[in-house]
Amino acid sequence: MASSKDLAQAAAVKSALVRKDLTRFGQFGIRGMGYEVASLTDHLTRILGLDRDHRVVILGAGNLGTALAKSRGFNSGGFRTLALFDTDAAKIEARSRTGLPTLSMRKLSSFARKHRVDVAVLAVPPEMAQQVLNQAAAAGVRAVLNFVPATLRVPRGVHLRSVDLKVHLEGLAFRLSRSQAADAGA
Amino acid sequence: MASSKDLAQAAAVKSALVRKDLTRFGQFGIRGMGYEVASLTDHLTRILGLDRDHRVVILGAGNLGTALAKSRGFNSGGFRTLALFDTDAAKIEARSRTGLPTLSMRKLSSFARKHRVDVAVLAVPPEMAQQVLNQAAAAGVRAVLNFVPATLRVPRGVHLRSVDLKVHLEGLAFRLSRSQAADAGA
DNA sequence: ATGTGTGAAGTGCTTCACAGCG
DNA sequence: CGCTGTGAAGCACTTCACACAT
Repeated sequence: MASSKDLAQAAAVKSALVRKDLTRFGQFGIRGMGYEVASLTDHLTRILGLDRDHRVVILGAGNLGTALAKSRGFNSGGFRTLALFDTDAAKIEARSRTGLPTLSMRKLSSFARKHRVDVAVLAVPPEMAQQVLNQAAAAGVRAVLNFVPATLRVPRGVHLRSVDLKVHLEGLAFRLSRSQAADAGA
Repeated sequence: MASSKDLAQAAAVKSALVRKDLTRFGQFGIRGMGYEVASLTDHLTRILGLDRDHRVVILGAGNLGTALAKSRGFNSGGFRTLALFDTDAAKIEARSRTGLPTLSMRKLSSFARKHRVDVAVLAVPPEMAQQVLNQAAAAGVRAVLNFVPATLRVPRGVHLRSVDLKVHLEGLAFRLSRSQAADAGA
């Protein structure tokens, strides 16, 4: 049993927000008491679609792709990374320290269909990104997490989510320059 | 000379937003004409604090750290990555394919002070994150871009920005489950 | 009493729509 | 006339404050 205040503290947000967010999907709490953790997590995993395991492939077996393949987030809580794909012959079939196979990009389509892959992670060089994205879409992948800094035409029916690391750096630079200006003024 | 419409198209946003965003910092346009690209980029780089070069170090020379060190975003447009740091002796002084030196984490403090490092990128294992963050702060680093999925106590005077890759995956899973539900309903 | 659920207010960002400068 | 700059409206999210269920 946990109160919204407890949950808020754990997530570093305000308690009212926790309650608002939760009631968006139903009423899970007991007034005067709080939330029963077991049933709450159960509901939430279902709502987030994390009850059905998502099968992930990583496109591009460079450092970034390899890092993601190893990372805990991509192999827990409803996500399972099945394989990496690359065009570089040297990397293929190497079965790197990740324990996952690295396959030829040409096998992507058949592999994705066979294993019902949901999610692809784009971590290829920018000039290949559009082509690889199209391949993934054609192979029936419905969601793509993109790390490539390029403007992509999103194939119909695909959910694309882009993470631009440079944007975050620039955000920091902006805050830095402002705080330095404040220092000078003070 | 470029109109807000041109700029909007290039950035894949609406033209009104471009104008609003720009006027936040001053009036750079000429009515009836548009924006002069040269003076605009000049103003913007200054505003974003990208005119003064930011010196970056990457803490953790694993796959993620190496990937970031190689990436274009961390070595252009006002950012220059100077070195990687790690505690693993095997990685130190290896001067990997990035062309950058990998130094012992113990040298972080002196290095950061000597080279006036602005920004540190946290890419170490979760259990080391807090300690390394503290070290960076003590060494005078003012901004940290964190890739570690851990709750961190932010040292005073430090700008911390966290990128949680799992959040993005979960966002996709949520959208997937919703679009599948919509399919079933249609 | 305690802590949820929620209307109402607040905040920040996006879009609209148009006055007015060049 | 064309396109900027901007007040006003729209929208999504967050916070407040409190009625009310247990």
